[in-house]
Amino acid sequence: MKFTKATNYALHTMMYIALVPAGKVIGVKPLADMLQVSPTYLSKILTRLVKAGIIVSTPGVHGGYKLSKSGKEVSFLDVIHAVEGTASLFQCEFEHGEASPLCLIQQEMNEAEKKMEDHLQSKKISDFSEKLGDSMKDLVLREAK
Amino acid sequence: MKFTKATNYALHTMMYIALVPAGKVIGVKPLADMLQVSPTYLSKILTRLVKAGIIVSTPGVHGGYKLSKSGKEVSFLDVIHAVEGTASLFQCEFEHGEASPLCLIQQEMNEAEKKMEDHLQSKKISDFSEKLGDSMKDLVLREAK
DNA sequence: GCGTGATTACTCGGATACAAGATGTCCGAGTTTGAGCGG
DNA sequence: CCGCTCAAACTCGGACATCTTGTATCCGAGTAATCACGC
Repeated sequence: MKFTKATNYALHTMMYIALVPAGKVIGVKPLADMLQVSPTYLSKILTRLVKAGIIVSTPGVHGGYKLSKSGKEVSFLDVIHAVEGTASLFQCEFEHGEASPLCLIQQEMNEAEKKMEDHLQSKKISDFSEKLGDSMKDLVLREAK
Repeated sequence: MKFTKATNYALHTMMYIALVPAGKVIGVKPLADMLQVSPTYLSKILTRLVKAGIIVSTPGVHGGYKLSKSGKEVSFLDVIHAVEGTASLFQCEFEHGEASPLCLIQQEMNEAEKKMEDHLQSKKISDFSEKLGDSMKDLVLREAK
């Protein structure tokens, strides 16, 4: 796990997508406008979320993105893993082959990372999207089609 | 907090420095040899540990590094903070100025990061250096001066 | 034998080169909707 | 009024260009121990 700007874009975008009413979708452009971000780059990030099964995309003229059926209870960790992959934050590439096959430090870092992941796994996107201000919710409702 | 190769170098080096007997020091070259790492780069990392007060350096012909007096109970987190700084792993640079002054996502990421840091704070370097193999310990004892 | 200077073996810091990966842009392709146009 | 075609509005994917940052090297400076030399 690691954090880049893409992570930030993805999490914020997910907040908005979670507010899209059932049966409707929202396009990249309004999402990019709300976040003040390049639409082309954001679309690349959304593609990763699609492949992970978190959201679905409908092509065509009135196309856009919406939550997938199983995406209702998506956690922070799910989004992060979809965008950044599941590689370990810390990676020891030394050769301590003699006695200990795997690095003691690596083991400890993995445990620490797991503490963080457990916390992010317990936090759901939908819980937070509800806390958004009414102005944000109205904005999404206006743009959803 | 973040993890780079420098973190890895620092943690491994600290294991060895922790084994140096009282009154003696160990130079950059033997440390770099043991880790198969560039001595000049390693010295830059050690300089950061010196400034953080974790180790002390003695210049001159028989100079080198050793644990500082207060460095006996150094934790993993102390070393990481010294090397990488204390900046947050996740940094939201969006403007949600309207209603919420600080980002809800940022708050959650900070909490998650804190879980990890708490774990790393509780792990001490000295506890691990003792678990090293005897061959490693002998190596350090031979090189310490 | 003893002080004084030179040499050596180190750490320290800045400047700089190099590499990798994140960030962002461009363009072409596929897909669906809707409008226009001819029969 | 029907059906066909074409244009428009989207997502998708690959191939780039750019920019940031970690990684590594080089060189000069400072410092302390040791050695050499002359008195």
